[in-house]
Amino acid sequence: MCPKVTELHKSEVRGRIIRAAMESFAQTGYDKTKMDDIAKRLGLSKGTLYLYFKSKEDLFFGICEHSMEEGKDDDSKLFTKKENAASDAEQIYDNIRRRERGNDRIILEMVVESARNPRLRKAMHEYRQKVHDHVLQEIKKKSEDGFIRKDVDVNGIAVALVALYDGLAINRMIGMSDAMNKRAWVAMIKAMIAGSS
Amino acid sequence: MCPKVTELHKSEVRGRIIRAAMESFAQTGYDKTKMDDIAKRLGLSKGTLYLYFKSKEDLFFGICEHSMEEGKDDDSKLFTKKENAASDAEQIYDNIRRRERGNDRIILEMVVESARNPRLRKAMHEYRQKVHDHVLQEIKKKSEDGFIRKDVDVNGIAVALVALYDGLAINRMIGMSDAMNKRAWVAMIKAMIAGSS
Amino acid sequence: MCPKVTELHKSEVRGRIIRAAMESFAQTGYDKTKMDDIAKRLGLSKGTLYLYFKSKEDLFFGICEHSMEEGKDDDSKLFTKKENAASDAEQIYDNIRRRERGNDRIILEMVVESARNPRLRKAMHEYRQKVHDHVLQEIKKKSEDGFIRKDVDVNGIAVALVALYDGLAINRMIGMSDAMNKRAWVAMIKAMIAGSS
Amino acid sequence: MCPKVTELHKSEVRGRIIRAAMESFAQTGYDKTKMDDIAKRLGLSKGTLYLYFKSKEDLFFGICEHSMEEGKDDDSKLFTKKENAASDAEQIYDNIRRRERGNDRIILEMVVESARNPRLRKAMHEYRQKVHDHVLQEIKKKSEDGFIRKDVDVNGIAVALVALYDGLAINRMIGMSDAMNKRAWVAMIKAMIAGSS
DNA sequence: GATGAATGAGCATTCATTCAT
DNA sequence: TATGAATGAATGCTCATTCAT
Repeated sequence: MCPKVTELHKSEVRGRIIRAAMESFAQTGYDKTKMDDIAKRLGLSKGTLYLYFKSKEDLFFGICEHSMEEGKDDDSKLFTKKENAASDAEQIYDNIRRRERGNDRIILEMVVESARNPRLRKAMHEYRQKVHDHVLQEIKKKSEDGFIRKDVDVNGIAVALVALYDGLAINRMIGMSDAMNKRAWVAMIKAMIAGSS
Repeated sequence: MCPKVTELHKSEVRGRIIRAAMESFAQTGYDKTKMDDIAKRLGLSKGTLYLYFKSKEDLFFGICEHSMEEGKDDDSKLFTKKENAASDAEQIYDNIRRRERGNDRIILEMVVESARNPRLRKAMHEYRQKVHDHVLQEIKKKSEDGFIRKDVDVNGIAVALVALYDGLAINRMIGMSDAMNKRAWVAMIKAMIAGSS
Repeated sequence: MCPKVTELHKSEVRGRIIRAAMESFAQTGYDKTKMDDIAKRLGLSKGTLYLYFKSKEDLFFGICEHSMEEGKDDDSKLFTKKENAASDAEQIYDNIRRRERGNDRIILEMVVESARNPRLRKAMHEYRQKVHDHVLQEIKKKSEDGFIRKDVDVNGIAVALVALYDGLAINRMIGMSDAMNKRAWVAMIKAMIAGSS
Repeated sequence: MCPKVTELHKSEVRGRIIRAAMESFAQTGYDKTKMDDIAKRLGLSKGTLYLYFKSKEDLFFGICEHSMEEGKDDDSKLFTKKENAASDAEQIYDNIRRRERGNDRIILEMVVESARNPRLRKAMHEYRQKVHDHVLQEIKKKSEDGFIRKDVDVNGIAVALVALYDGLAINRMIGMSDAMNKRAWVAMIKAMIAGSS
């Protein structure tokens, strides 16, 4: 029991594998990605992956957990302080996009997979709830500031905003220009704020 | 040389295959669905599928085309005549849902696949465009009726509404109650209409 | 449902596979035999094996069942009519050997495997019982003829004879000359008969 | 450079490894036993095994040699002094069983393996010869004492007795009660002695 | 000596596709 | 047309073995 080394090493490698797998899955899709692809991307051997994840599916779940874990403690402000709703909206859209960059595809894979996998579905549902709560708080602040009318269903709006963003992600995937997406986002938020203030 | 033939027989069988494949893909996902599953669902042999579609991928495109074809000549009115924006919104949501019932999953598969397949992506993009146009016309009518303020970006709103619906479809897939989804939809539309009128 | 053909074809191929697998397993041992080896031996593709047996293990059980089934209705006379116990014994040994030719190894594999597999163990135990019964009948006949003393435990002798044969099979596997084996067999039987008559 | 060393330490560890490997092989079979299993059983690391044995096969041969070595200088008397052949026989059976306890399976593995491995086959053959010689001496003593008729082929009987014991080991492995085995053993020996005296 | 992370050849199994009937 | 037996390329996973520490 002389050598001591690596303890954190393991979780670091785990992380690297997760990142590489995300890239691969995002690029090629879960099913079409070979374990070998992921290994090569890392300059590792296939066998090594199995030291950290007991199966391809397990690796996928590792990614899911990781993604959700990461988002969990994200308390970034959605709305900035500016009065200008339009530029505010644009800013928000860009912020979220920056955070999600490259994950659209894999998130959709997760959604699709969750249709088949209760464990995953539950996890995603819970996470989604958290996101809704977060957005809700942000909206409420705005609401208190008088930007949003008191009779608006803020809970519904929170859910809708998240859904709207997801829907635009789909647009992006099928090749719609992001300019158009942003325009849709801004138009909707402006209309909503106008109607709510 | 037992079988009888017709000319239409072919296209009828084709249709049955497409429907069975949609069910299978929706249930199990594209990759995990075996050609055999589809064949069995139809009481046909695997080989027969290949008389109608030259590959699994081809069958998938058949489905895509079919789905889009079907939606193409759907000029159902989005907005009813009622003044009440809320119930109107609910109605719309229910209408769309009824039409799409069961296709959520396969549409997501299509989206995901389109990330990899330019041909599919182009087709979906074009179809999406049509949907946007359709929604746009509906909105414009409302706009002319004075329900929506003239300064609202109706193009953006049209795109946003479609995206919103898609995003809610995702919510459904991860187990969110449809009551909540509908509430989000209604809240958003109410806020929007209020702000726009 | 026009073509009708092959019905017995299947069970014939199954048989051919079992025979080829027996040879392979006997030659290389269960674990070291590749499904591909078996396939090639038959001029078939690997995939085909899986049309008839759902796994390598299943194929092994197929062999076990087959072997036992085959032996089941074997009511060959052990003892001939001759008075000469010695040549009789030799004859018997040769007869059994001829029937078992080449199966020694695979039977040992079955025995070894049965240590781990209750299902197999039970099947082999039952089959062994049958063999014992068969031998017992034969001995009883001899006994009635006055060749064996009445106070001998024929049940025990029956079991012992079978065991003796198995033990000699082991000798053969480790390279002992069959002449020596036969000599042992004859010596034992002669001593036994002498002592029992 | 933490560890201490001795000269005997090595051969002691070697011995521990051999014992652990025997247990593992007996339990799981040679092929299905992982080097890791053996290492864990010892609280050692996989790598350490390779300091003592250059391969899994080498370890197996180590076991074989060890087993044979151990048996080599076993000059335990087979026959006790008692006149009563029956209880004598029982005694012998029990003695051998006690010595072999737990090795049945691994010995069969050795036999099976020897079909493929000339080196092992030769070693086992030689060892078997030794056992035969040992048994032969014992029998001869009995023979001189007048228990066995002079015209009996004691060489053959010696080989047969060993084979009989092996065959009964097979019975045990497939779940036959040891009571039955012992009964067979006794019946045969009684018949033989009766016939020989 | 001892360790255990890394390796990669090896293999069972799957499944889209073909084709003789 | 329809069939379904046959195919074989593709791939997830295992595990004996090595080697830097």
